[in-house]
Parts: sequence; C-alpha cells; structure tokens
Amino acid sequence: VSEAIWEYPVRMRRSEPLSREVIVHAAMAYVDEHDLGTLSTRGLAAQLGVTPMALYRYVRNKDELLDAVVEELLARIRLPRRSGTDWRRWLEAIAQSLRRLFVEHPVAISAFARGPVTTPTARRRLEQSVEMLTAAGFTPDEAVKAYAAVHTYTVGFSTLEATRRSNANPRDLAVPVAELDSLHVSIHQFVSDDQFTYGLRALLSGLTPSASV
Amino acid sequence: VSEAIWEYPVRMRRSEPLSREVIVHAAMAYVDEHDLGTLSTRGLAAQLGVTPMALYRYVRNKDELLDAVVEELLARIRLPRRSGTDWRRWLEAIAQSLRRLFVEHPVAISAFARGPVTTPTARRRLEQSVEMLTAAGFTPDEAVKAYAAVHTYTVGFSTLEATRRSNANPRDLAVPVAELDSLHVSIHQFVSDDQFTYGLRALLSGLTPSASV
DNA sequence: ACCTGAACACCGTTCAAGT
DNA sequence: ACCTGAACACCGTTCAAGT
Repeated sequence: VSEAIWEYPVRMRRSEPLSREVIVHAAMAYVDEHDLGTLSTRGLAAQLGVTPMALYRYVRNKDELLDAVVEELLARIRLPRRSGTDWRRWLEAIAQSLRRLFVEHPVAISAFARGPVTTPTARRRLEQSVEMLTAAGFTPDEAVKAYAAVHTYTVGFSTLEATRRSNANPRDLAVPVAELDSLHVSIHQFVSDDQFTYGLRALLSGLTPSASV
Repeated sequence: VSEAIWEYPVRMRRSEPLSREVIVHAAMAYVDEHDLGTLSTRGLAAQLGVTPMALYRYVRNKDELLDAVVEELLARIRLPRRSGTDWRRWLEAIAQSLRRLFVEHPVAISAFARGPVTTPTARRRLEQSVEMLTAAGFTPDEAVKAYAAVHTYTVGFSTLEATRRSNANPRDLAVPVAELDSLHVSIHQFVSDDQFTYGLRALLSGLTPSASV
C-alpha cells in the first residue's frame, strides 16, 4: 500500500531556520508531488533535517498542518473574468475553471473533501453567481440552489475522477469485465472532459427561474 | 519493557473457529458502527480474540479484506421496481434509492470512492437504463452519457454530503463566517434532501435525446 | 493445518532534558 | 528559545517456530 516516499537520508542540512512558513512550504512541495493522505509528520521532519518533534513548536498537530496546507491550496483558485450577462456561460466558466484546477492539482480536491470551503474567493464566486442569477429572474433562494447544484456537480465529478485516475486502480484489473461488451461501454467513459461538459450542460439547461415557467 | 500488552477489549473468546467469512463478518460489524478508514487488522484480530497474524491465513492483506467488505456493502444495493416507460421517473428512482442507501449506510460511499463499481447489480442498473433511454430516442452512446451524468451526480453529491455531515466538522466552527449574512446562505443548505432532488431534476430535465431537438 | 512470538519498519504525540 | 532523546500507544506485515 505505502511505498517508501521520503528519501530518509537527510538532504536539507538545516540551512534555513525552522518556521511555520518553512514547514508549510515543505508540506506543499510534498503534497504537490505525492498526496495529502501520505503526508507524515515524521517524513516531513526528516526532509527538513530535523526530529519530528521540532515541528510541534510551530504547529499544534498534524490536523492544523493539514489545514494550513489546504488554505494554501485554496488560494490557488481564481475567478474567471466576468463578461456579459449570460448566467449559463458564467456558471459553465466557473465550473470548468474549478475542474481544471482539480485536474492540474488533484490534491486540491482533498481541500474540498475535508469540509465546506468558505474562503474569500469561494464567497465571491457564490456572490457573483447569485447576482447574475437574480438579475435573470431567479429568487435569491433559487439562485443559491442553482449555484449549489453546479458546484456540487463539479466537485463531485472531480472527486470520482480522481479516484478513477489515480495510481493504477486495482479494481480495473481485478474485475475481468470492466466493460459491458454488449454496449461497448468502458467504465472509463464515466469520467472524461466530454462527460464532464455533457453533464454540466444538461444541468445548466435544466436550471431555469421558476418565474419564467 | 515491551511486554506492555495493550488491553484490547477482547470479548470474543474464540468460540467460533476462524474463517474468511467470520473475519469479513466481524469487519462488516465494525465498519457499520465506525468507519472503513479506522478499521485496523490489529484491532479486528483483538476483537476476534486472536493475534493479528492469524488473519493472514484467510486474507492476503488488508486491501483484500477491504475489498471483501466493499463487495458485501455493494450487495446491499437493490434496484427499484421498474414500472412504466418514463425514463426520467426511472432515473430519478434509481438515483434516489442509491442516495438513500448512502444516507442510511454512509460507509457504502467508500465502496464507490475506492474505484469503479462493476457488480452485477451495477451492470443491470446501467443496462436497464440504457434500454429505456434508447427506447426514448437516445443513441446508445448518449444513453450511457446520460446515465453516467446521473450516476456521477448522485455519488458525488453523497460523497460531499458525507464529509459535511460527519463527526462535527471543525471548519464549521473554526471559520467564523460560515454564512454569507447578506444572503442568509448557510453552507449547510448545499447538502440536503431538497437540494439533492432540485439538482437531480434540473439535470434530468436538461437531458434530452439529440434526435428530438 | 492453524495459530503464536518476536521482530521490522513505520505512524502521531508527550514529556523531560539538553544547548 | 529552540531543538533532541526516549518513550508510549498505535499501524501493516514477515518469518520462524510451536501445537
């Protein structure tokens, strides 16, 4: 299950002084290359050329360290330029840009899986969306539901995509029939750029302000 | 020094003989009460009144044990009765029934998070769906995409729902503004029965065979 | 055949001590 | 103030030995 991740022969010979920033930075470097789940305090300490407990001067515990890493990951999210008043185009743009972040930095998904995201960017994303939707005739309540639907679809899709992509899934090999031959369906079709866009557009075209009915 | 035997609550005093079935059964009992992630071979062995290595006679390793548990979890999924030819009603029914399973047995989500599910039930679910959709004018390819969209939405939603529900999320408390006061939006609204159904129906009404356009 | 003891290579974390 | 050593309570797993 777990391979040898850190080259334990200590590299970083303590040139830089230890600090919260240095620790989080090292954790980020690791997490970008590997995974949030395999990050260990001991491995991190070794990489920094220090005993595990040295870290505890700067972070209360592993959970706090993980939260710090997650914050850093979330800071990478940027809102696309807002142009025009086509709310469907806007919702599609933010959904696509969020997914692109997830594809490029799969570890960012863990940030969303850990709990609700309430960073400034996340809030501005919601606020701008609600603005456009209410302008289009949605009630505020409907607007939030519509936004939530798109957001959940995007994060949910990306979450499943990540597990299917990641590290040579054993079940694909173990189960002899990953395809339904009669239909020429591969389970891999379930997650792809096309499939994401297909579902997203279906969802978007199904969203309409009740007033317009 | 190391003779400190941790006092596990060794209940089961080895009345039953050990077997693969007994082990998986015990793992299921644990997993229903606790979580798939906290299951340990050592704990399980202790619960069975046996040393950890006794298990290795019946399961190759922890991963194989986990797979066995997952299979058992998936066996709980039942297809709803198929009545009529309304494909939207059918897709909503299988989505709702799948989510209900997830709500009642949150641990079943891990089964889907571990990788693609290709059990007989999962395949029959897909096949029946494709049948109805093609009858309604979808091409086989479209039918699979439509099914996949609904399936991914359901599993994705449930995954996020589980992390938000579970064990008193710290971020809710840590982040002072979990609500956008101006909008009276709580992040909790994002996952609810209503929200699930709202998004599902939007998605369903957005799905149409291209031939009908 | 079925299980155990001892060990190895890990984890997160605490506490007292060293500089 | 900043870090270390030793320890505690865990992990999954292997290998040789006991019955």
